[in-house]
Amino acid sequence: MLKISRKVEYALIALRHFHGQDKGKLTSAKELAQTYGVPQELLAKVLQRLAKKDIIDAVKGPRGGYRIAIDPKSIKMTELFEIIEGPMGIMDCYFDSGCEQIDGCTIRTPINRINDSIRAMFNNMTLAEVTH
Amino acid sequence: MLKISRKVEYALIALRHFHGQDKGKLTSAKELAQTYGVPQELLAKVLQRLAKKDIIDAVKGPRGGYRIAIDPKSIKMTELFEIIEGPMGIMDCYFDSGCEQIDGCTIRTPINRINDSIRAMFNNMTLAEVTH
DNA sequence: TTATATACGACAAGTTTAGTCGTAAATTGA
DNA sequence: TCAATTTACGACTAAACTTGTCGTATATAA
Repeated sequence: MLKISRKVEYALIALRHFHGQDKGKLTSAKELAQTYGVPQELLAKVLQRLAKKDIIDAVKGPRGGYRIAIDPKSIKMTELFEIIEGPMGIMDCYFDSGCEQIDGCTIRTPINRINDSIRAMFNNMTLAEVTH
Repeated sequence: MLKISRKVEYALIALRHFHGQDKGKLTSAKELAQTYGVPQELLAKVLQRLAKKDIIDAVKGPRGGYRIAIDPKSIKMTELFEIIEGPMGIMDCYFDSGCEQIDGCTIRTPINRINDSIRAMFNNMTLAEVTH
């Protein structure tokens, strides 16, 4: 509960790597996976998503790899999370069918309040602050 | 990811119910489950945990049930979460074996930073604020 | 033209969460 | 006293989600 996923972890590992690196230098998924001891295929998928959203550049072919494409200050953590995990939030309400309360869901307000707080927090936090 | 569990949801439903209620009045798990359309057994378990930690009083026997035992202002959301879910945090690091990074885990700091932020937030939030 | 790298979808394994069931103990009221 | 009701609690099953793997296609450097 309230945990960050491995995918996000792997993304942060990679993004932090790029941060302490010559800005233009390419690093392959394989190299990253070996360096940090994480599963290559899954890391690759995360990198692919980041590349698709132009957070990082992808270069194909031998001597290819990835490099950061943006200023870490310019991306909010909410954006990063949602690139990797899809829409974030606790509002199962809208999708779930188990919602047959007599008095119009007394709990939605509190849940949304918590949700909004989490969102607000990560909305005010940039990648730069996290990977410093 | 970063989602609140059903158990916590059910706890909030119950606690909110008690809030809009004569302070001494007892409500049974069955009654709560029927009123709000949630699974009775699971709700009961959550209530039992809350009772064990003296957040609510439990009264056995027919006409028994639960009632709130504390001032909602006096309990932090972190405490509530941990009563229901056990220790919260993202520090799988210590337990996981998959952590064989060459350069001493560059990611623990960022992850802990996020973790601490979440904790700090719920540490500054009381039950009263959530169930208003 | 071969080796290396990204791209991507499908699948399998693993873990966690949600929900159920059975049984025991306390208590009320007839 | 006894039956009905309610909390207490552990064991178990089912469902959902996360994590990890595999196969294949495409691009490209040497």
